[in-house]
Amino acid sequence: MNTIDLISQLDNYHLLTGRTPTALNRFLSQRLKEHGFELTREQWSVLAVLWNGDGCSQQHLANATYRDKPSTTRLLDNLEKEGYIVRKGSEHDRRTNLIFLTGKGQMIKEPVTRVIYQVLDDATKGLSEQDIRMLKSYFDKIFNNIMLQIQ
Amino acid sequence: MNTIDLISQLDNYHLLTGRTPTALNRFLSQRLKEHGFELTREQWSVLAVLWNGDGCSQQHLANATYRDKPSTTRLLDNLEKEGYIVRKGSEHDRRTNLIFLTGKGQMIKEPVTRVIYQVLDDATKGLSEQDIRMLKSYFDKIFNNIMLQIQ
DNA sequence: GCAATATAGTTGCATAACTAACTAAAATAG
DNA sequence: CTATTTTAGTTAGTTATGCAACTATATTGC
Repeated sequence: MNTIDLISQLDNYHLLTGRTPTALNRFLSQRLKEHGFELTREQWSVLAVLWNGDGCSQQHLANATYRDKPSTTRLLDNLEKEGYIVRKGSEHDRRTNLIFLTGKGQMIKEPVTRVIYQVLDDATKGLSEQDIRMLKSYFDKIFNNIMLQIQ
Repeated sequence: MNTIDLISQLDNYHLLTGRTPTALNRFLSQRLKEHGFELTREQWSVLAVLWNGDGCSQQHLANATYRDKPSTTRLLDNLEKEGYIVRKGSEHDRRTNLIFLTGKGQMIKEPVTRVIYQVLDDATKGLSEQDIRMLKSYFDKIFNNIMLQIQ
């Protein structure tokens, strides 16, 4: 089998197209919806950072959630419109918005996090803790390889 | 550490948000662009199936690329507009479009596939073949778990 | 102190995803 | 053989992504 045909091996193809992460995304979105949260997976990913400590800048959130600034701006637009967060201009740097959770944003932390944790649990059923550590270490290796390649 | 706080462990968070697959997507898109292909990663994923054998239906492509029908319709709209594929109505079933590669669509198979293969190679540098088999088996396990959960 | 540069955030444009609702044609069930 | 159901594909609306260009403010370097 030559190099070209190797790609059509189904598992390499799925690795590259990210079928499993896509499935995990859909599963996560579906579970959030089933539990009555009007919240996208992407919005959750921002809230999860804020639940660890709010009052940070948009740039910080962009870095922490591995997004670019425009995507972060618009996610925050929607989160603000839905009443989960508020933007407050920094007094020290007038370019900066500091992002704070509202009561509504704080209130859903526990129930949403329970759903998220259940998703992770259901998705990794049959994998041992050692398996999951290995999976994460493969991810870390790949992520670092890519970071070295991108500029 | 209680259940709730476990999510904020960074590696669980990254596992759920799919940071590594996202990085791989960007890396793949960037490489395609660097090599002068006016082709998105998603368009490649459709062409890769067609390169394995064209003349299939849109529904088949949707299944093979793990997409829903509307997404597939629009990807094919763009691929057709760019001249990589053509739709031909089936003679046996007038509901069905059969999708064929154009000369342009066939021509880029080899150079694009080389780029794709190099991406996979660069991304998995430092992982042994056994590591990659393990990674795929974890993915399969997770994918199957999710398929059991969805509906 | 001022010009050049860097940083924070926004806006515009194109692509893509998912859901729901729709049209048309085929299959099936009585 | 007609009515119902299923299947193939499209359209519309919302959310999100990535890139490039932009504004406003801070930082720096002479």
